[in-house]
Amino acid sequence: MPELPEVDTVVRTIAPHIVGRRILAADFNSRFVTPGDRDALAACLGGRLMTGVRRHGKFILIGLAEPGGLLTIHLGMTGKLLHDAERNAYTHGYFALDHGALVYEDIRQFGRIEYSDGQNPRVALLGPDAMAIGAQEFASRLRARDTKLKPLLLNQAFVAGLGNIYVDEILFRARLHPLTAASRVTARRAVEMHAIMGQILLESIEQGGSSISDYVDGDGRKGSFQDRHRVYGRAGESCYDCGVAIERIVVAQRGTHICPRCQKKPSSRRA
DNA sequence: ATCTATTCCTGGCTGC
DNA sequence: TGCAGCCAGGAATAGA
Repeated sequence: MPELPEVDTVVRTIAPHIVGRRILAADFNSRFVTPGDRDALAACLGGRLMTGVRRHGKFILIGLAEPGGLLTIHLGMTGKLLHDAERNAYTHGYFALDHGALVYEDIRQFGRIEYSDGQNPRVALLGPDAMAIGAQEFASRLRARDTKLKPLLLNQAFVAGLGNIYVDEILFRARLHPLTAASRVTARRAVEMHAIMGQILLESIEQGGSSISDYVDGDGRKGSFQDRHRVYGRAGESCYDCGVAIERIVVAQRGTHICPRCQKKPSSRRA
């Protein structure tokens, strides 16, 4: 599942192959594009220059020129953005460039390709990027919310970029249970959580992300951070810190991995 | 404001 | 071995 480190890796690996290149022609599977007219979109993209590529949260933003515009790509669960890949049964977007091609593949088809003249409206709704938010801002925003840590950290309007894997890993290393009320986290612990979040994301970026199901970067290469997961996908295995079996519970309809000893369930508040 | 359930989709797994 | 049935899960959506 592409989350912030995986999307960051994709952006870095495709950038040298697309920035400064021109789109000669494009074609899409209509269910992937917004606005929904794939032929109109393809026609409007033809001939345009790609001036840059960056990331906000899990969204990939490709700047266009002549005329200006923005191509926004979200990889969903199984999306891949590759340069110079052959078409296959899962190819849903294809950009022929003046040198090579940019290819979008997606098995489960939860991804999206969007075009806007100005800012993308979905991106406008995102919170600060998880790699850019400051400690104090993170702590104050967190403590102001009346919800549990797991759904809050997954909420892209709160902080953009975290998904199920990294939320579980952050909460484990912060020794916080996913059902802990955000408002009951002390300022000091919230600042600690912010530092842990940055460390984990950076470490994963350095490892090329986590390849759990079929994630690969723009070169088609897998990441290796999955080998460093301490709780995600380790249900039944021993906690590296205390030896107790990692548990899988469900929080906010999400599979959630915890060490029941290292992450104590918050005591229910009594009147 | 927050929570829950539902929808999208398909490879991979379980169980018979 | 084969096949039906279930599941994961990012994000939007509706309804409570």
